[in-house]
Amino acid sequence: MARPREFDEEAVLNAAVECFWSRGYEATSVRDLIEKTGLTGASLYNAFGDKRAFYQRALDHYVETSILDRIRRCEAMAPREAIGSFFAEILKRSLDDRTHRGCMLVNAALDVVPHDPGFQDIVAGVLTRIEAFFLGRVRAGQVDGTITLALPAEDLARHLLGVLMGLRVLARARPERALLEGVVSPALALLDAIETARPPRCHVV
Amino acid sequence: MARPREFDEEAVLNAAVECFWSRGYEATSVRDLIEKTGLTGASLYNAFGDKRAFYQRALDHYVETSILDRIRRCEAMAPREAIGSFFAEILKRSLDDRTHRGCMLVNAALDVVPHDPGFQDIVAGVLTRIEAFFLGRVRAGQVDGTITLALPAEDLARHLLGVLMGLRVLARARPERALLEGVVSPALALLDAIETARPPRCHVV
DNA sequence: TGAGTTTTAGTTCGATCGTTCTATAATGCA
DNA sequence: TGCATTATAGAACGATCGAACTAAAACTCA
Repeated sequence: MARPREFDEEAVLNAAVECFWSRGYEATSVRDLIEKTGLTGASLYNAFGDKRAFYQRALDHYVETSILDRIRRCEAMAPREAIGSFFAEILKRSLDDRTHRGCMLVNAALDVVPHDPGFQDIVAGVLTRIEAFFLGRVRAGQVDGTITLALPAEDLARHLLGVLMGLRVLARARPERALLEGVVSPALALLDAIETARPPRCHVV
Repeated sequence: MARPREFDEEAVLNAAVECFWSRGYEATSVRDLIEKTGLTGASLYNAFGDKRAFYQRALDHYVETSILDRIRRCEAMAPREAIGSFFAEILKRSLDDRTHRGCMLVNAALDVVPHDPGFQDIVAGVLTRIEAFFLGRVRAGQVDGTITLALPAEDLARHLLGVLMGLRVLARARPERALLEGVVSPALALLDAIETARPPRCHVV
C-alpha cells in the first residue's frame, strides 16, 4: 500500500469548522486553514480536494455534530418539552457565545448558498430536516393535548423554523438576552394556547 | 471652484446597492463596482473613499429607500393592519424576487457585521428601529382592542422582529410560498388571540 | 483670461488569493 | 529488499484583490 496519514481527520475538520464558522467562506483563506489545521497545502488538497469541497466537508461535520445530534436528543423527549428544550438550548448557546458567530448553517444560507447553487440543496435539506423535527413533535403534542389544535401543525412547524432562523440572526447582530428571550417566548406561548387563534378582525368574544 | 461631477450620485448608489446586495461585501470587487456604476476607480475613491465606506453609503441608501420608507408608510396605518401589511409586503417581495437576494440589511448582519465591528451599531440601530415600529403598532393595537393583551407588547414586538429575520433567511434558502406564509401566519394569529397564551404546562381549561 | 481646484481616465502597485509543482519521506506488498 | 503508492514539506504559479499614482480635462472665480 502506501504511507498512512499522520493527521486526525476529526481534529482537522473541527479546526476547519472553527475557521469557516468564525470567518465565513470567502474571508477564510487557504492559508488560514493551513495554519489552524496544521496540515500543509499539499495534504489539504490531497485529502479534501479544493477549498469548496473542504468547506462542504466542514459544514457536513458541523451539521452532524451540532444540529442532527441536538435534534435526535430532543426527538426522544415529550412533544412540548422537546420544542421547549430545543429553543432553551439554542438560547443558552447564543447568549454564552462571546464571539457571536451564530449558527454555521444559517451563516451558510446567506454566505455560500447565493454564490454557489450546489449548496442550496444541502442547506435546504437540513432546514427541511429541522422543520420535520418540529412537525413531528407538534403533531405528537396535538395528539396528546400538550399543543394547541388551533393552528395546523404544518404552519406551527414552519413558524418555529422561522423563529429559529430569526433567533440565530439576531444573536449575531443584537445579542441581548431580553431580545432573544422575547423572540422565543411568544412562539412557545402560541403552542400552549387553548382557545386561541381566530381569523383577523373577527372577534369571537 | 472646480470641475463638477459628471455622475448622478443616486444612480451610482443604486448600482452599488445592486452589486453589494446581490454578491455581498467580500465577493464584490472594486472592479465590479467600477463596471456597474460606470465610474472610474479614481472617481470612486475620490467621491466615496475606500470600498468599506462605499458599502456603508450603499447600505444607508438601501435602508432609507427600502426599509425606513416602508416603516413610515405602515406607521400611518391602523395598528393591526400596519403589521399585516408590513409582512404581506415582505412576503410578496420575497416570492417575487427570482434572484433570492433577500434583504440587504439581514445579509449585512451576517456578512459584514462579524468582520467589522463598526457595522454592528449601524445594523443594530436599524433593527432597533424596526422593533420600535412593531412595538408602537402593537401598543396602539392593544389600546384599541385589535391586538391581544395576553402577552407583553415588548415580547410581541421582539417576536415579530425575529419572525421577520427568519422570513428573510428562509426566503434565500427555501423560497417556497407555503413555507414563508406558514412562518408568518401563526405570528399574525398570535396577535389576534383573545384568551390565548398561558404558562407552559398549566392548563387553564 | 488664467490661476486654482477637482474630476476624469488609465495604468500600476504590492499583497494576497486559490492552486499546483517538485522533491522527499513513509508505508504495504511482491 | 525493492516497487508502487501515498503523504508530507515548502516553494512557486498566475490571477485577482484593494488602493494609489500620473496626467489630462473641466469647471469657477478673480
